[in-house]
Amino acid sequence: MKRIDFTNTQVASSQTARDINRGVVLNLIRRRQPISRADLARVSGLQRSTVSLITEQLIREKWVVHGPIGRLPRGRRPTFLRLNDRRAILVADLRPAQTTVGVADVNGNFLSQETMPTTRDPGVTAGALAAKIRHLMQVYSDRVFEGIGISIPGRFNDLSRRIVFAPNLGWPEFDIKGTIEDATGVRVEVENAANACVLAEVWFGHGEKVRDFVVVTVSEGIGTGVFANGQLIRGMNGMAGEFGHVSLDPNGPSCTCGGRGCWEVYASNRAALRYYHESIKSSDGLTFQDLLVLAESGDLLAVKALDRMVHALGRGMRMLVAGLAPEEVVVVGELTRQWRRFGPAIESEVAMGLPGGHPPHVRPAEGILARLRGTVALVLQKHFGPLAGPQEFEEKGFRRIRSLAG
Amino acid sequence: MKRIDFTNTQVASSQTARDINRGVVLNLIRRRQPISRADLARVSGLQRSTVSLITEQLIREKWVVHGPIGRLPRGRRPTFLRLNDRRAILVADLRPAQTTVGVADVNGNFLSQETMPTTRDPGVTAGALAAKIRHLMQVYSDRVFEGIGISIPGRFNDLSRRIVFAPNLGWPEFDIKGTIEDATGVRVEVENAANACVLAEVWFGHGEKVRDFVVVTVSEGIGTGVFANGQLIRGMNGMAGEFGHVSLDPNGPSCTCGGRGCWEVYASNRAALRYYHESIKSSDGLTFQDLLVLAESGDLLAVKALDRMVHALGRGMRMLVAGLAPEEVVVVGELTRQWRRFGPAIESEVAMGLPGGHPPHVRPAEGILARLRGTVALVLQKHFGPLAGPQEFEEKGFRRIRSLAG
DNA sequence: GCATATAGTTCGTGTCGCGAATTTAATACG
DNA sequence: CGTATTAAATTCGCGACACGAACTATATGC
Repeated sequence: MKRIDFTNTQVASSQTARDINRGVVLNLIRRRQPISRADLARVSGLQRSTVSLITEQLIREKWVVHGPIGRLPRGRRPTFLRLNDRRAILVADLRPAQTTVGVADVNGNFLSQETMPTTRDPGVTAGALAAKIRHLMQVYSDRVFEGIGISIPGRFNDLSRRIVFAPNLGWPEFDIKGTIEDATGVRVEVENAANACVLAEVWFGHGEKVRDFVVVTVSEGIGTGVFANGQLIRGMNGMAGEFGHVSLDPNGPSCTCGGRGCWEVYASNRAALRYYHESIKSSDGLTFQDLLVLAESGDLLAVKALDRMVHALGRGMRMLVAGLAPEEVVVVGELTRQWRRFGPAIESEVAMGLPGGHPPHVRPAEGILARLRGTVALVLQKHFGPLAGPQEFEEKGFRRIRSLAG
Repeated sequence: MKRIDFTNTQVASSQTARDINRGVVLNLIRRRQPISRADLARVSGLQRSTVSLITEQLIREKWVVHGPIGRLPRGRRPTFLRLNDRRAILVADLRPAQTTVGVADVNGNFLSQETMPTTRDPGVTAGALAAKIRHLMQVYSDRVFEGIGISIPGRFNDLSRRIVFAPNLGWPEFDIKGTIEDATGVRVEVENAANACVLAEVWFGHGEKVRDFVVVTVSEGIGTGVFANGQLIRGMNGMAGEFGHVSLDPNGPSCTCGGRGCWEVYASNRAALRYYHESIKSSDGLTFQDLLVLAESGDLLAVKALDRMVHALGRGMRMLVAGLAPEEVVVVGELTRQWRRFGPAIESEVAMGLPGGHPPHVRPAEGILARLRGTVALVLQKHFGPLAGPQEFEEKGFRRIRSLAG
């Protein structure tokens, strides 16, 4: 692309400080809106003058708008600032059975959300998805669309621009990015579903306080997303996170990935159904939801099948916890609906025989929006800049943001 | 410590750009010394004027000194710059059997290196180590010591300042940092051996081109160090990297960590010796070195024992590779001495049934200096700043360093 | 009406990187 | 031997930026 041969080091220019501070202020507004310039200065540690200039720039760029006027016991009233929610993001969550399409604003609030079937043919599915997206762009033509975010149960190779590994979807390599971009004229970002959940947690969840956590998505398969040192770990070609296909038993049942005895063979929704089928003859057409209901209503075989699944889930998580020492393990999936039943079992299984240190907190992701919100964050990332998360303490030339709390 | 309640966000000040660029220039000098200011400007993309000011500052700070004058076919001759190697670092590598103590300059070249026995008593060992260090400071009193770096086969908790998890060392919790600091008056940095090897690779190895790799140290146990997104992953309380204690078989032999069937039970030097002992009765007092020699000389049982170990090593690496998608796996340990025998076997085992993508390159660490050099990097990190490694391409306000290669 | 308090803006100062001009120091050629 | 050429290194003026003090705007309460 560029003519000169770039190597890897980067240098800072005069504008670097502004870029950094613009990102800080924009994300503070996003997190704490509505918020006044004075509060932004207090909370960021920047001068009020600097905050004024930056917010002026953000308003010019139409990322931020003036909100209501505040009230104080004394003094001039603050004008609150908030994100401009006329800017919207189109999102899609591709799953083996169905695809969810939606429109969200920059705050991750959904204006619309609907589902369509996912077919075995990538072209057909992509065509239907593009049509749906074009329709949504018509309906919400008063909004400005920043991009389209798509989460997939597989891997997207940035270089070849193709879905390259999606065993549970059963698709061959396919250029979903190009297909949707050509059909809609809007930029598309594609990311693995577990990674999208990581972004959702960081952008709309507990904030940037936790520097190390992992997400485990449990559905047809097992997906993992790793957030370490305040960054999403993507690995070579974005392939990091396939802990679901680590073999726990080289002689175990074969997996959709071609291997044997993978973690997801023992701990996915499919695994629980398999356990149940093995224990009872007539159970065809049963879904995981049904199994949950059966367990709830006291079916001992269903409970036993789910217990086996949960046990395997915990065993695999112990691998992640031993190796990555996360502060939290966030679980995404249908089984979180009965967290009271599964949560403690998973947590104790994870803590068992853990080498040194404290076990992490295991908790369910909030709501079923995890995947969709992640794709919103995926698009916002390109405009807001990646959230670096908290940095080391010793670094020179940086100051910490002071808390408003007295 | 501080009075105000800091949150996590950081803002950039006027000096931030200088801090960043100072780090870039200092590391370029370190990597490419001797190098002229003109070349620094070319290679960094910074203006010559800027480079002059920064190098002037670095010379004032005594990190950099003038080297020889260069020769060119035409024009004014460049004055080369290089690191000031009067600044030295004291290093120690603590291992279950013996401790290595040394003195290195800022380039990672060793001026001195000697060994002493490690005892079961932390206090005794630390006392002997401190005495040795004080002696070395006497011998090299013409140098300025920047710090002491210590690598350990365990974990150092930054908060409690103690070694908290060192099953193969057999030590209880112990404050080695405070003990050595009090005895020498020099600042001590402690890090896990595998993590130290990661730092050694980044600082003195292949450079900052590889953003994702893992180090696997194979000796009494198995240690892992993870470098992802251009950063060393330390996890909560620096506990990340204990993949060696992931259980491959819940019913396997018990491990020094208290668990069962851990990876290191099957793939460490000790494991190979155990395999050999199981196959032959009279083999007491045999070391791993002996086993290597036996295999070399054609002892089939020794070969078989090592093959089992290598097979297990590869199986565990597949877990790391599937989960983290590194570009490289770097192996540290005695077995690298016969890499021709083991290398291909490990590499093919790792590549077997890997979910999607290309298998990583598996290679031995260069020399036995890996651990010691890592501790040098550990100390330098505090002065040079952590090497961030290559960043994303799209970031605004940054330019790439241009390569000199025409 | 005036003191007080708070929000937000303006302006002067210092730091920094940029880029052009200048100085320094070497070689080549007539 | 003098002059053109080439390249390293420095100097200097400029613009961007954060800082912080001063100032303006706007509210409350005595």
